Amino acid sequence: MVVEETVRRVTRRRVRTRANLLDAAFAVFAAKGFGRVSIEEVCEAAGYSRGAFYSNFDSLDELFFALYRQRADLIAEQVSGALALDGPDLDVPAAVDRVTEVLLLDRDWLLVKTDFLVHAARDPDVAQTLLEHRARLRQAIADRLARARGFAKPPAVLDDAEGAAHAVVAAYDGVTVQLLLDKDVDGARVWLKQLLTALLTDGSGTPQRDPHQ
Amino acid sequence: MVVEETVRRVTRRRVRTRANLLDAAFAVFAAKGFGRVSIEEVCEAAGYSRGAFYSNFDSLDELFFALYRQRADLIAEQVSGALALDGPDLDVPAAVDRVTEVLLLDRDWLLVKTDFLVHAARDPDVAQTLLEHRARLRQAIADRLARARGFAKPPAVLDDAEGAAHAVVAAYDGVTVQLLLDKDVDGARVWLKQLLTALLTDGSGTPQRDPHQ
DNA sequence: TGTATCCGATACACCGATGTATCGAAAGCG
DNA sequence: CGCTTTCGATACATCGGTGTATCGGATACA
Repeated sequence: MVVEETVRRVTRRRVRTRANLLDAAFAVFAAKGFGRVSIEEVCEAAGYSRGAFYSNFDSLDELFFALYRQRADLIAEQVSGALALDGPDLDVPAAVDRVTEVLLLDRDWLLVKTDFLVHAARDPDVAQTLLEHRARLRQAIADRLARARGFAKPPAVLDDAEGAAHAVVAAYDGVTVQLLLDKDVDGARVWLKQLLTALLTDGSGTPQRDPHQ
Repeated sequence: MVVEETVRRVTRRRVRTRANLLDAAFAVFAAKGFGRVSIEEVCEAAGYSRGAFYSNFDSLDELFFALYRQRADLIAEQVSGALALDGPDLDVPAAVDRVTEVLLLDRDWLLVKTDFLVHAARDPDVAQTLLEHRARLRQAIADRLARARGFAKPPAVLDDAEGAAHAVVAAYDGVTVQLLLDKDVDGARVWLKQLLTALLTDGSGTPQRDPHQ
């Protein structure tokens, strides 16, 4: 879409329809997968006709992209919030709990996110966006971690905050896959907490209080 | 496809075309993603017409499924091989190296595998297959690990071979995601090795056979 | 080598989805 | 309140992919 020369007379109904389309798209994508969804389906789910769609987006891809940005930014915000919660001294297990809760909130988002990953894996531009988003997340984690080092040394190669944050993201992605398959959200959260704890604290030592199982 | 009553007069050309279709499908799926591939494209890539396709498969889904099984079994075999290589006493770092090499052999397979994951995430039956395959892999790792415990205690929650194997798979999945995005196969291998080493051996100690610390 | 069977190419009918062009209605602005 | 601009519904032309039916050449087996 080329930049408009005449300024759009603003709008208001438009933003609502756009938002509705995005919400409907989220539901439909989560249910059927991006690859199996048609423009018509999205419109129907949102209660509009295709005219509304083409008035707001150029293609399904564009909508998908917009949807991803919207939700991803939201999540990033929540994670930052969860990390910032306690004071200058970080309570690792508590932070792990909070972040885990946010990251594995609902499976639908993971479904859409994975579809997007598949998309990004084949389109360098999209990949760039996703990588930047991940980098922001990692940075936030690394920063928080750096401020809190001292009461638990992490294992071997992960001794700098950068590496540790990287490992956190990897663990998140790994657990995501498992969750997508077995649908056990609670199990995934427990498992992610354990993994993060193992990664972020000295191996043998119990981090703070012992989480059994 | 229902079981045939009349025994097929066996075949030979048939197996070849089937194999060709599968190979072509692998290439096309890897390049464009399952969701964006048509039956015709696969046929064209394989040098057949759609008649050949419908003679061998009922749908793209069925072909995709068959393709996954074929390749996944192959990988599983290779991993088993890599694990079985050295004697009764396991050299952890060496095994990690070998397994890493096999698991991150080519990005195309990871692309297809991820497409399949997306598929499985929405179809319980497919998910079941994938879960079983993963379980077999985990089991192989756990068995090998169990035989080798003693000269290096793994961290905290991963103290049973089951848990450790689970963590290995999670790490693999996590690194896969990163690789899909940045396309740096070598980097991914290095990173996976580090992660596995951190997970499977005591944090600070050199992994090899160093019982102190 | 003959022949019964199988395999895969070709042709056809058939959607379903796409994108565009047009128009009535809604909403902002005076 | 009237006028102008924008939004979104409807209708239409089109295209690509699907699945089926048919047929000739290939292949196994005697």
